[in-house]
Order: sequence, then structure tokens, then C-alpha cells
Amino acid sequence: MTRHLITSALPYINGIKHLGNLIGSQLPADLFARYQRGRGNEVLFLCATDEHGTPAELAAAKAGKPVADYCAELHQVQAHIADGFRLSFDHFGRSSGPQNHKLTQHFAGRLFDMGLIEEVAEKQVYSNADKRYLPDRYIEGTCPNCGYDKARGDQCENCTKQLDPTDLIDPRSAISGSTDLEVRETKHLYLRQSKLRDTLDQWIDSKTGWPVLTTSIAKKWLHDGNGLQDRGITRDLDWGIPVKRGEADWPGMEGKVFYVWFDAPIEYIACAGEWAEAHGTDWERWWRTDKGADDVTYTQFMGKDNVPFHTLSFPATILGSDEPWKMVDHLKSFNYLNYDGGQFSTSQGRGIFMDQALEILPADYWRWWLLANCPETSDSEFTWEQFQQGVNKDLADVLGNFVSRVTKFCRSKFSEEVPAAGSYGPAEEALIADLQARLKRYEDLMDAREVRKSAAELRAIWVAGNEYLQSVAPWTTFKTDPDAAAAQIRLALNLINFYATLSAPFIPDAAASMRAAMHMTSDAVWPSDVQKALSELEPGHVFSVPEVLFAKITDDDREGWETRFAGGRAA
RNA sequence: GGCGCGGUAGCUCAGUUGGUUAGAGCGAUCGACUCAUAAUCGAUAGGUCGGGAGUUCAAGUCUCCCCCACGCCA
Repeated sequence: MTRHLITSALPYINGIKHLGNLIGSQLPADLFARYQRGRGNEVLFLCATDEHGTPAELAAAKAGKPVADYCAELHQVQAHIADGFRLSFDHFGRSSGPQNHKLTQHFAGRLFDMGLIEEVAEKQVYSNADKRYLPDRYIEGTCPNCGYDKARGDQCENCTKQLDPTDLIDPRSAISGSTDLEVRETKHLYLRQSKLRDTLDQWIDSKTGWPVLTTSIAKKWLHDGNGLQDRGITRDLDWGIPVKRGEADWPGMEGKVFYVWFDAPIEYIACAGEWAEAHGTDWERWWRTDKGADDVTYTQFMGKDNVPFHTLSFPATILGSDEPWKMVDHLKSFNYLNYDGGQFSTSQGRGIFMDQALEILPADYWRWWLLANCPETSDSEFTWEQFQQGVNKDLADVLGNFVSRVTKFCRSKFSEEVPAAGSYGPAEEALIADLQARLKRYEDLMDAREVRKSAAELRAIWVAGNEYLQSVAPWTTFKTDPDAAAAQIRLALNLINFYATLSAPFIPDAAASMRAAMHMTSDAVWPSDVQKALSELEPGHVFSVPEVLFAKITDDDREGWETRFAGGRAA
């Protein structure tokens, strides 16, 4: 039995995520977690909300709530929706939790001791009206280059010129519009990750089997221009983890907090602590190589925008601490899912959001289509027509209808019991051999975290059942040799169970329905031996004809949704 | 502008270290079957592999240039 630590990139707290966010990290992570559990391996699957930073503060202010209350509320909302999508986190934590406070402060102190943190004095824009320092992108003004009057302090979106806030003409706060701004000098901590460049470079070189996307992004940041740059890890904000050196105060850093990118990945570890606390168990055997985590395989899932933090910043934090923390073994990154010719956009409310998706269809529909079409090697695209076609064909026609035709045939010609007569012959042996080979391919692809190809192989396994039925044609056999037909349908009934177990990582609800229809009460066991698995249902075993597993998406449904989701999301 | 990932059948995508007639699913057409959610199964058609040049006995697969789309630029 192997042990798998699995984390999904942490969704930011300021609202409900869209399907592009879902397929970029949480859903493939869940697929892998469910698969590994299905194989009988030990899994710890963690995720959490990423709660600190200016956007959270602003969202809370907009909602008229204290930021802590706002985050607590949105955490519940996100947890509920995650549950709706059947994301099987062992723990869904919060980066604002006490464990993360302590651990983040520990890492900062440790990095300081190792000479990897320095204090830097820098100038920042302070808004008297907002009573806060403004991040560059929250300062607007006229671009000195092109005259665009809504240029941001980091870059002009019109002419793309990169700017400093002080370059702007007539700068104003993007939050309040106030022009009562002043430049103040403030001190911040910088993580000297440039000192770790060679270490990180070698570490990444030692990894094989990572997506090209992952390594190419990491390498670019390591070698581009002047190489890896040091980064500020503190901010002048109220909402965050107070800057401390371990448990001690940090002179000169009073009133400052750690920057969100520093504390968020540390939550991966703290989240295990939260989980352990809730279950009265030990988390260090998952995270400390000196305490049993040596045999853990750690896989991270994330969208490509998160790759630099996971390949460089977070490893710099861990390696820099010179403590025996578990490092990531496999870093699976995804491209973006587009929506109908453009991007999904949280800020513009463009696309389909997780709560809306669940309002119109069961989770399995989304899980299947998103995983089978995930943006694995390049950006991919969601269109309603393709979604409708894909779901109807794969789930309703190929899999769902298979269950229907088999159970209903048996009920009408025999009974709602597994028929006993006849025995498996050459056709059945051939099918079993074929399935054994396909199962091996499926396992290999799933082990390699090849999402699309795994879905394609699973679908081919479903198709094999239809091919078999079509070739042996029990409805014809029945007329001349009912015993042979009985054996054929006995095999087909067993296939339903077989499919349920294999498909559960993709479509857990439907898989459960299939097992329930077959009156399976024990936990599913991975069907490593196909021959054995297809004899699991004994003659006389009672089953039920289930409700339609997947109702089809009609053209009317599709057109209605196309219209409903054509505009932005109503605020 | 720099860099990154792509540009393969109508659509969505596979194509190891260059090597026999470039593959899959969907869609389309034709046929088979009738147990089933008008489902299933089979067959057929469809590509000068973005464009050009080069290396090679041989390039979708390597080199150079160009075009297009998307993304990143702390």
C-alpha cells in the first residue's frame, strides 16, 4: 500500500469559483484522490480557502461585514459547493486558521535564522481617505505614455506599458477615488530566494514526468532576465498573519502582516494539522520526512497561474528552512478552460459558476465532461453544444443506456435476479482478456495523472460492454438457447458492478447508484482480476432496475442555458 | 516588445528518442440489430499535419525565418 498526499491549489475566498477554477485544480485532484483510495491506498487529500490579502478586505467592505466574518461565511459557502461537486477533501481548511499563523511565523523565523530574510525600506503610496497603503494595482491615473485615463499603478492596460505608481499623472485611489495620496517610506521583509536559485534549479532538474507546462514556467522564472528575484513577503494590512520571528516579536515590523503568497502554501501543511486535530491523529507522518513521511508520494494540482509559487516560492520556503519537510513529488498543472470563445472571468461574471452549475445539472455531468475535456496540454474550450453532445453520448447513451438495456432485458426474459444457467464461453473469455488489458492501461494512465486519456480509456471500457452485447445478442440467443442467453446477461450484469467501481473517481454519484441497483452493500473492491470481478454476482443475487441514470440534455435545455449564461452573472 | 504554450480530418484532441499506407471520439453518410434513455454495433467519406526554406536515405516529429491564437511579464 502506498501513501498519497494530495493537495489542490487553494481557492481564493472572495466569492464563488467558476468552472475554469474547478477543472484547474480541485476536480483533477479529487479524481486522483478517489482513484488512489479506490486502489486501496492511503490518501490524505487537503484543500483550504486562501483568505488573506487586499481583495478579501475589499470584498468584505463591499459586503459591509468585518473581514473575519466575511471569510468565515464565504468559507462555509465554498465548502458547501465543494460538497455539492463531491470533492472528497479529507479536510477543507482555512489559511487564516491558528495553525497556519503559528507555522507561517515559524517559517519566517527559521528563514531569518538561515540568513534568507532581509529588511528593505521602500516607498509606498498611502491613501489618507482609505486609511491604508494601496497596492500598485489599486492606484489609477493617467498613463504618461498614451494618455489613457484608467491606467493602473502596475501597468497601463491600454498601451501595456509597465508603470510605477509614481509615474501616473493625477493618481487616485481605485478604492475610493480619493486623490489625497502620499508616498511614505515603509520597511518590509524580503525572502532572498535568489540565493536558492541553484538549489531550486537542481531540484527541478531532478524531477521527471512533470508536465512541460510546469517545468517550462519554472525554468523561465529561474533563468529569465536577471534570474529569480527576491520577493517581499510582508504587507501593511490589518487582515493577515502578524509578522513574527517564530514566537518572538519582530522589531520594526509592528502592525504588518505576511503577504498572502507567503502564508497560503504553508496552509498545505497547517491544513494537515487542522485535519489531525479534528481527528485526534498525527499529521507529521505526512509532512515530516524524519517522522514517517519518507514513503509519502505528494502530488499538487493547480492552474498554470499558480506554478511559480509552487515550483519556486514555496520550495524556497521549505528548502530554506533546512528542516526535513516533505517536498512535492509530482506537480500537475493545467491550462485554462475558456468559455464560448473567451475567458471565464470572475470579475466580469463571465461563464458558469459552481453554484449555478449545480442548480441546473447533477455534479456527475460536470465532473465527467470537465475531466474528459480538461485543459491538460493546452487551453480548451467549453461550449454548450459540445457539452450537450459529450454528456449525452458518453453518459446517457454509452453508459446509462447499457445499464438500462441489461437490467431491463434480464427482468423481462428472466427476473430481477442474476440468472444461473449457462457458462462463459470463448466470447466471454475474449471480452475478459480485452478488459484486463484495458484495465491495465486505465490504471497506468491514472497512475500517471493523465486525465483526458484516462477518461478516454474508461469510455472505451464502457463501449466494450456494448460491443459484447451486440455481438452475442442475447435477445436472439434467448429464442434458441436460453441458457446461453442467461450466461451472457449474467456477465453483463456483472459488468455494471465492474463499471461502477472503475467509474467512481469520475462520477461518484452514478457509480453509487449503479451499485445500489445491483444491491451491493459492501464497499467496492478494485477489480484487479477481471475474471474474478465478473463472477462476483452469484446466481440468484437480487437486483433492481434503476431509474434512468443520466437523463439527456435536450435542445431546449441547452438553448435556455445558452441564453441564461450569455450575459454576465447578475451581481 | 521579451518570453512561454499551441496552430494535425467539419468539431475536440492523440501522435515516444525523426522511419512502413498520419490516429481516436464526436458530427456526417450508409448498413446491421431491435434488449435499451429513437439507444447500440459495423462500415465509409474527410487532412499538401499554419506558411516557406534547410538538415537527412527518411520530418507532423530536428534547425532557421515568417504568419496566427492564447497567456505571462513579479
